[in-house]
Amino acid sequence: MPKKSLLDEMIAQTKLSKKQTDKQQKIVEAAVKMFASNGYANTSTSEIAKVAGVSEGTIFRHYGTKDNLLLAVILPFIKESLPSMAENVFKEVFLEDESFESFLRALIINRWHFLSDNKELFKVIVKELLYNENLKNELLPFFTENILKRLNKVIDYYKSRGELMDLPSEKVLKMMLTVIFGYFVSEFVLFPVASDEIKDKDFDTIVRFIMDGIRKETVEG
Amino acid sequence: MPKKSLLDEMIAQTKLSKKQTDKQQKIVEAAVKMFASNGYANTSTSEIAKVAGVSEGTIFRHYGTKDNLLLAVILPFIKESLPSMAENVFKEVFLEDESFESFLRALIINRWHFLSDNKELFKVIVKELLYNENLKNELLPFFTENILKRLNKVIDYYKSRGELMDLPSEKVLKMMLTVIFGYFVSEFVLFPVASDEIKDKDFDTIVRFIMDGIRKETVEG
Amino acid sequence: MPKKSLLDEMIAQTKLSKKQTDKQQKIVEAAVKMFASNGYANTSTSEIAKVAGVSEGTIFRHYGTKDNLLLAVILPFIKESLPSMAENVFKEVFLEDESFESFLRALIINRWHFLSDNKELFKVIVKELLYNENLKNELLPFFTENILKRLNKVIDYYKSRGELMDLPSEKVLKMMLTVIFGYFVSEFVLFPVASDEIKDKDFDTIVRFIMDGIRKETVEG
Amino acid sequence: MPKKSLLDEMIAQTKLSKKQTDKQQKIVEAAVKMFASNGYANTSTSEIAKVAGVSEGTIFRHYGTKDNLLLAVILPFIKESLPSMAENVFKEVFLEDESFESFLRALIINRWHFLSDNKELFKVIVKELLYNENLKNELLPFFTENILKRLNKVIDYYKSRGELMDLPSEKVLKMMLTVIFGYFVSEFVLFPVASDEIKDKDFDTIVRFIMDGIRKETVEG
DNA sequence: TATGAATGAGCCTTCATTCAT
DNA sequence: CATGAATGAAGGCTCATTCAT
Repeated sequence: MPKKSLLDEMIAQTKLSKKQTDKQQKIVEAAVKMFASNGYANTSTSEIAKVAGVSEGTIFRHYGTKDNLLLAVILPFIKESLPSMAENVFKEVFLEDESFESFLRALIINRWHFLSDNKELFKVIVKELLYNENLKNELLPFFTENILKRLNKVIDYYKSRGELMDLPSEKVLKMMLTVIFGYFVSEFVLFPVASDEIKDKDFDTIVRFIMDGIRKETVEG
Repeated sequence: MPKKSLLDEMIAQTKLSKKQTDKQQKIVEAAVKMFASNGYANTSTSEIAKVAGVSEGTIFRHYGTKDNLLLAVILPFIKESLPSMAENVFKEVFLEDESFESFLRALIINRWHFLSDNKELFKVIVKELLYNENLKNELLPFFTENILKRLNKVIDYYKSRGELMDLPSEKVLKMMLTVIFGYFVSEFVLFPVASDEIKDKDFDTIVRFIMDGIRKETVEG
Repeated sequence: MPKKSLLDEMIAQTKLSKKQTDKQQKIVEAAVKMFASNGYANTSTSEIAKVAGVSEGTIFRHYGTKDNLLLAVILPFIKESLPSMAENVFKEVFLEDESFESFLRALIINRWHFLSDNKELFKVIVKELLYNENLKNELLPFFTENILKRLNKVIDYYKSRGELMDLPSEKVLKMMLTVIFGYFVSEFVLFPVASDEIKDKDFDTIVRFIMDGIRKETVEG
Repeated sequence: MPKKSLLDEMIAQTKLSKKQTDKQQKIVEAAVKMFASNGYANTSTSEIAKVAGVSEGTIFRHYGTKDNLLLAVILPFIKESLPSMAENVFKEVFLEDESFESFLRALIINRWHFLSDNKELFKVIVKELLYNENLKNELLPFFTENILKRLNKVIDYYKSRGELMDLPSEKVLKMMLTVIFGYFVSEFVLFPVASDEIKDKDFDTIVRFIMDGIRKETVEG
């Protein structure tokens, strides 16, 4: 897909926080919005240029390829934010002396806010993850490396504390993530609502569901 | 999108099992495969024609529009199978004297087999559901009407029998479906595997997860 | 354009009044209407077939070519009707003992009725005469041969009787025909009106205009 | 038909004589020629591109639509030239102290030269006026507003001076225009000749015909 | 004879990309 | 750096025409 050199340069640039031009910022902003609402394939570079208030040439001067622009939109979000993010999240959220349930609730709320601040980007990533095999193959290992491993450890930890059931950690994790990710997709991609009200109840419901399922607790006599 | 007349005719044709030409079948087959693997937007009618061993004109003679071809691929699956399917599924799966857990397991296994027989189609639908707002708006009400309502009743029933916890049925349902649908998407769309081995263990895991969550059952003294 | 053989056969058929099939009649009817309102180039054979209630194949079985169908629509009207028509018209209209003015009025009224009965066909011919160089080159000589020559003689006759001014007959004729033809085109092609009321007044106006122009007759003292 | 914005821009561009690119000029030139000789419907954009020595994409970058290209060819001619033209023509041609006959002769000669300079364009307009209902409906009101009204006043004026006969002015005008327009169509569209020799005789003939018709002036004794 | 499925060339149009300015 | 005119490959679609039944 992308010419490695340009892409690397792009990433390097983001890494070093080299100042993105005003124009570059506008381009990326426009691209995010339009990719999110119409999908990558249905968004033309000329439209992006128009919305960004920039000439089409400028887009290609900076990103070389439409494909590259997509990566420029997604990768910094993933490759940059994800690792350091993971770090921070676990600092904020994983407190050894708390229960797994607390951890779970904190994690969900934390990520919910993060995605709520990055709705559009999340849409783009979800859509293209399904649509674009290349992207999938590029992103998933990254995700596994940075997130899954860490979460696995957490689960192991709580299992060792006897809070979680005895299934293999990956299975526990998979179930858990299916619910959380499914919830986010439904919330931000499939059935987004304008309002920004925080839905405490939903968080409780999810946490409770993950922890205890839907069976009525039988009152033991 | 589609000219109603042609589309209706297409559906009518499917309904009555009027003989689809040999060529029509090949076209739809090719389309399903290619839409599934590359996505609708990245599949050209000329490629479909080539793969189907048919002239491009033939595609348009039968379906009028590429859009229509997509619908011709998806809608019969949805609009035709779904209602009668729902009927049958519930007959096979919902036995009043069984527990909810049994019902749930039966449902999951039943649908797993169905999707396993229609992997490609399922891929297409999931991908386009995210990518194509029109399609989403056309399919979702249908799904709600035929499936959700019915499931809601089932849940109400088991709630009245005291097997399920006291959350509003829609919330119970939403959680449940998130897991099941998430599992299917992961299984057939995101991380498909060639092998067709039935995964009993997974079914058990899911059922158990939905019913009881991941918390270690504390042994009550 | 047309394969001579088929075309000749068509004409021969018309000539001999060999029975046109029911279907053929419907095809030609539909074609005339649609060529008239949308033009030849904007009318597809499939539309004609649909309107005629006939399969597309049938059109080509009979006419071989869309081009041929156009000719089948126009030529019989021209090549058949025109000569015999001319004959009759002049019999009806040209009475040696009448004035040129009477002849002129009779001619205009006669042709007006004829075209009024064949509006659609006239539209087709006028439109395609401009649009289709081949057709023009085929039809004009025919017209010259059958109509112009005869009219020229009539004008010569009346000139010899001192009723018409001394310009070369062709010029007189050209002026005269420009008005008449222009009137018919405006009446039937450019600004057709639904109503079929005969417009006596217009006929008078035209005749008067052709004969005497628009200058106020100065009363000679 | 056209996206208003692009079209307006095109017209604005013409209005301000903003520099049409070299390529644009070539495109329009080629289009005029080919539309004139083959008609709009029989001219493909790829042929135009070839003749203009331009890529097909360039045509659509500038005109967006084949339809628009037609309008870009015709409308500036009509909407721009016509009003200011009308103004100038009447200044040059209508001198109050001259006779109607002088006015008529001057008008015909003036317009003849104009059309002689714009033969191809005139062909295109006449052909498409018959073929394209939309265009007709767009152009005619314009013509009425700018030309007919003015001519009507002129005729009223000369009628009041007793030079013209007492028919309603519109009828006088209609007759007159039928002859003039018919003459131009015959001259430039139906039977164009290569030579550019000015045909004084014809002008005289027409003027004389319009003024006095074809009847031999009877010498009153 | 009539049908209508099939064809494939050609049409208009879009769009990512290049490059001279 | 930015521009925007130019490109041309590719796309969806139309349509006259053919041919097996």
